[in-house]
Amino acid sequence: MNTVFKALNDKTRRDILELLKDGDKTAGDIADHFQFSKPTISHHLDLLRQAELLTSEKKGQYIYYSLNTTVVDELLKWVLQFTPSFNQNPAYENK
Amino acid sequence: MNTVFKALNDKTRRDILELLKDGDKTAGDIADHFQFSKPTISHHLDLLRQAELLTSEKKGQYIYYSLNTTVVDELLKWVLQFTPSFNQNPAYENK
DNA sequence: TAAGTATTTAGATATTTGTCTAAATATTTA
DNA sequence: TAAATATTTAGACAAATATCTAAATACTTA
Repeated sequence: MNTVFKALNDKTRRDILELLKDGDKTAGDIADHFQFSKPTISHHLDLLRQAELLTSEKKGQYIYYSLNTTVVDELLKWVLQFTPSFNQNPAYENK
Repeated sequence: MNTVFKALNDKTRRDILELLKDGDKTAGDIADHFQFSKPTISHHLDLLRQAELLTSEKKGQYIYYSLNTTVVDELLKWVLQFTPSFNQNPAYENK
């Protein structure tokens, strides 16, 4: 969870995740949406990948980035523990 | 959302939130669960309060801290936008 | 009112972070 | 194979962060 929260603690990185909801994009396509240099965006992509919020795949000259929703599910569970309904619903029984 | 993610980007602060699931606690009670100095914990509590993840109430000599689940709901919505089911379910219709 | 307890504020410092430019790597195309 | 394109790596630097100790504030109790 540490790397996940670290990755999410930046507006640009959160915006990148939202961009990728619409479908996979290359590093360059992603960079074009922001005013930062390409190395800066590359660094953000790296942190998102470290947190496994993204996956990347090289196709020829390009690298395509995609959302990885597996970690999102873990995050969702983490957040749900704080919702009032969580402890009332036996489906979420906590050890 | 910025202050929320900032507040969550620290293990100690996330642990404080989990502590408070069991019920309200004073600043001192909270501090006793950690190895850090009281000023350090006080600072963490401040950041959590800035993010409105906690509320505080003074009672005599003590200050009681409580979870504030309102902001948790906003966070939950933010996370849900990335779950596959989100866009399929008309209940979560997005502007 | 003086001493004790609870908590925060202030100020210092080492570490982490976000950004940049320049250079390196890998692929495609002329 | 040389030039162009896509992306990352390396290294530098300013700003933000987490921590500490010392001091201040506020309340309670002897």
